[in-house]
Amino acid sequence: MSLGTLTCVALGELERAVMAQLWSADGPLTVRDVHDRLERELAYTTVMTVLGRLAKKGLVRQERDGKAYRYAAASSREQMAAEVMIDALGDVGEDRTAALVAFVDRVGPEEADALRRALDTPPQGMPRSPES
Amino acid sequence: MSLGTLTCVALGELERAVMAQLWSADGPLTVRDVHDRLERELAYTTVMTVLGRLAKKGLVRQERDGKAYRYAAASSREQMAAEVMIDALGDVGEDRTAALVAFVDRVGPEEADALRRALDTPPQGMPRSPES
DNA sequence: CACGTCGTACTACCCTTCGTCGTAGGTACT
DNA sequence: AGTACCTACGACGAAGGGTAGTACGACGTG
Repeated sequence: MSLGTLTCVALGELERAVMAQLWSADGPLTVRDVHDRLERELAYTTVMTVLGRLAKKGLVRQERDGKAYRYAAASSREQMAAEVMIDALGDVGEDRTAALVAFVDRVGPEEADALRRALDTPPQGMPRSPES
Repeated sequence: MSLGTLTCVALGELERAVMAQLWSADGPLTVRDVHDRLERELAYTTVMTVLGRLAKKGLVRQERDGKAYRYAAASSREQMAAEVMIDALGDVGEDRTAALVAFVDRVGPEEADALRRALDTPPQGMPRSPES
């Protein structure tokens, strides 16, 4: 639903920063982890609140770890970006072609290349084949 | 920064509805036009306020027409969608490839086709005036 | 000319979301 | 007991969006 669009994109500054930390981390982080990684001078509870809000929005998964929680992004940054793109495309309604033309028109050459490759590789299924 | 994303996507319900009317109209609309086309029971001034806010955000162009104003979307729905997609892609940072893969992975077959075609017809910069 | 009509400008109010904390109340180790 | 760390919950101010009222200027008509 396009509500997802808002829910996903309309994040505040701090929320984005937190997501960034979660994405750049190896594994799930505790509140303290996130708090420490953010360079800003924030109260511990501020970070907790934000993580809680992100969890409530479904952008972050909360898993118990002893007495504390650990938080991890619900989906990868790329996945989320793709979702936003899909939603934006969906909002157009009828003629997505024009939107796609405008899109590839603005995308850089590298991205255009990546797009071609992506379009060539058959249906989904993570590109596993190591041999060419 | 990609604040543009927010500015474009984080529109309210009514704001979207108004944009939809402007996009689906043949030419610039007056406040009354928009008000009448929206089926909702809204005060005239409500529509005016929203149009004003959209204008302030640069999403809508305001042009005088006698004593009244006429409003038109600043750019096409497709342009805007493309912009949102570009922004989303930009937010990914490093490896846009993965995001693009995820994107084409979810896009329907028709869109994939449209994408291929768009990628084939190259350069095609911004639509220029016939002369110049 | 006074009057109602239509349009704009400005202000206001309420509700949500987000940034930011404070406080209260657990659990655990020393 | 004291200290350290954690969570739950509530709060508050700023900003954005939905909604509208009021005030004021231009216009056509009796």
